[in-house]
Parts: sequence; C-alpha cells; structure tokens
Amino acid sequence: MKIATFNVNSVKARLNIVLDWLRTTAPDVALLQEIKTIDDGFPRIEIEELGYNIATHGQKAYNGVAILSRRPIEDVTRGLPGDETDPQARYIEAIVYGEKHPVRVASIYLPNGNPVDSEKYPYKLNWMARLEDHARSLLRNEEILVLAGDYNVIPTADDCYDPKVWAKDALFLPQTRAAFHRLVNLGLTDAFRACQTEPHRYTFWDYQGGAFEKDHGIRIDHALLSPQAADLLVSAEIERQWRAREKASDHVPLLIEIAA
DNA sequence: ATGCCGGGCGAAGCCCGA
Repeated sequence: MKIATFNVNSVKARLNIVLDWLRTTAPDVALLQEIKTIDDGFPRIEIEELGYNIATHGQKAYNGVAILSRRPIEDVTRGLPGDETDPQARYIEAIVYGEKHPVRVASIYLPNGNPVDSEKYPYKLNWMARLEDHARSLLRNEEILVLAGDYNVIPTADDCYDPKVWAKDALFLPQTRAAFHRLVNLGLTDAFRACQTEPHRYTFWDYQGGAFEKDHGIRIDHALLSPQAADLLVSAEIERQWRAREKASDHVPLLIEIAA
C-alpha cells in the first residue's frame, strides 16, 4: 500500500493541487498537515468523490491535520496524548487497512519552535517529549505503525543546503536533533533514509528568494516506521515535482510503499 | 539575517510559518 504525507499549507487554497495529486499519485492513505481549517471547512465532498474516507482534526486558521484512506478509517485519536489542555491541532492517529494488514498511522505537524528565545521553543521540545512517550507506548503493541508528517526537524547537516544558515534555528539546534534521535532510537526507521542514501534531498523550499530554483531546501517531512512496518518497506520517495506547480505548497509529498 | 513569499482573517495590516 502507498502511504503519503503532505504538508499542504491550507487545504482550501491548495484544493486543485491536492485533487490533482490524489488522482495522479493515487495513495491508498494520505496524511495531511496544515489544513488550516476547522473540520466543517474541510473540502470533504470533492475528496470523497475521489474515493477517500476522511478523518480530520481541524483548527481555525492555523495547524490542522487529516487522514484520508481508500479503505475504512477506524479508532481515530485526535490530539497528541500527554496534555489535554494543548489547544493546537497537530496530531491525528487511526487504524487504516492495507490489502493484508491493519496499519496504525499518525499525521504529525510538529511545532516549528522559532523564535528560539520565545515560549515557542520549549513548547516544541515539550511536544517532542510527549511524542516520544506516546511512540514508546505504541511500540509496545508491535503493530505495523507509520508516524509521518512535518516534523520540523532537519536530522543531519546533509539534510539542508547550508548547515551554517540553520545552526541556530529551532529546526536544527542540537537539542532539537537530540530529541528527534531519541524518538528514532526507540526503534523507528526513517523510511526515506532506509531507501535512499543520497544527501541533500529536500521536502521543503521557502517561497522567498528563489529557494526552489536554487535548490536551497531542507528535509523536514519524515515517515518513521515501527520494526513491523520497516520489515514491509518497499520504497520511499520525495515527489519534488509538486513544488514546481503554480500555487504550490512550500512542502512536497513524501511517498512510501509498504507490503501491507 | 530577515519576512524578500504566501495563507488566514477580514477588509488594512498583522500574525504565522521554517
């Protein structure tokens, strides 16, 4: 089954591209981030017409995540466990189905964390600690598990154009990378890196300064797999071509295939 | 380094992103 993650930067502003992408790439499951709408504003009818079931965890104006699946979506959890008072819609988890197996998936929009000297950076680190705790708990179930989304983490210097530019940024600070590596080291596999070793492959390019044309990007969208999912991993690729479109998101989809 | 872009909100200009 093909599972894709895509930070769409507003599902309403991006609707034509998202529909075109769903028709072209035809993922079995799509994990969306930054839908930037409340649940009632999600363009359900248009996406259901393409054969998808939909589960959303929306919010007015900011954030918001969703799961689309050709097969049923069950056991939906909205919000990252660990802080019931957190108002930001950045996490949705559910069971979806491949031909052979159920798969637990999460669509993750991890906080950016800039500026680092504001309350936003501790919020990011705290959110990452909550994600680590939750992932540890999920891994005990030994399920086929895919935690994918916009992690807002540049894992290594080879995942950006110029590490000096990012040295003091919340996406690349040592504390940020350490938290990400703690998460991965629970026993998760970075699907893209398991399939592709070539450095400087990016999933995000800023709208400003001709960043895409200069290939000044960063790899911050990731799919992390439990051992049971990693055993089934067939491929992982970045769909760079969607960044070249008119009205493109600043992120592109990451597509993985697992034999589930 | 920032706010050069782009979206939301709401009807100008600010907040936010990475």
